Amino acid sequence: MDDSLFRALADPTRRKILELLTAKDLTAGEIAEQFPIAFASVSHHLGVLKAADLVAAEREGQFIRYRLNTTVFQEVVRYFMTRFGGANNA
Amino acid sequence: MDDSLFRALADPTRRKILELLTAKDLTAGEIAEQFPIAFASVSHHLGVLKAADLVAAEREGQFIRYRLNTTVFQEVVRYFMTRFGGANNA
DNA sequence: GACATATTTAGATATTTGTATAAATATCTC
DNA sequence: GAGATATTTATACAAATATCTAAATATGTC
Repeated sequence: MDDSLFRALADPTRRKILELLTAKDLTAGEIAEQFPIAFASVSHHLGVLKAADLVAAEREGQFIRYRLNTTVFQEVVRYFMTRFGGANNA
Repeated sequence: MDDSLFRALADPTRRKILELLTAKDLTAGEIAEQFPIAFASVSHHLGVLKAADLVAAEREGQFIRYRLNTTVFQEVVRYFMTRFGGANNA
């Protein structure tokens, strides 16, 4: 299991970004608006998420649109279920 | 979802400790033996895992025995499945 | 090409974190 | 209670990280 994945998930801002992307794909600006920190800081977080392959980015004219990479989340769930038997939940 | 949980999972040594505890409960010393770092450093990691409620500790004479708290892992899996739809894996 | 908008990259700084050594605490045995 | 073993706590420090401002890059419009 890639170390960058868990490190990426360790930050609450990044987890919030992922939750936002659950609803729909968003541009970097739309994401940055949701946080009280500088756009450049959000851009940094997006870079971390992308490096961990948790999101994918695609340019759309001036904008860059981000979307969740759900495949990786399935890997995370599988990691926990196989190693720690988390499957037997109600 | 508690921030300390994901931060605790972000370190590879701590994830290895959790995997060791999957097989069976272990004392602090038995755990520390498995790593090339100082016992005190492993103790620190155990403290982080305990603070995140990922493990529980119980004194056994001179020793302190650690065990996985599987309940929390189920919460992690639930977190990912509900938010990111990771349930539909093969 | 000049200017505006969207986003990232670069450089700086303060905080957090992983590790080490040394000291402290707890239990056991004599 | 003195000494041995097991573990944690205290302190220090280097490395990683989250944030900022400013500069750079990319696209669109005129």
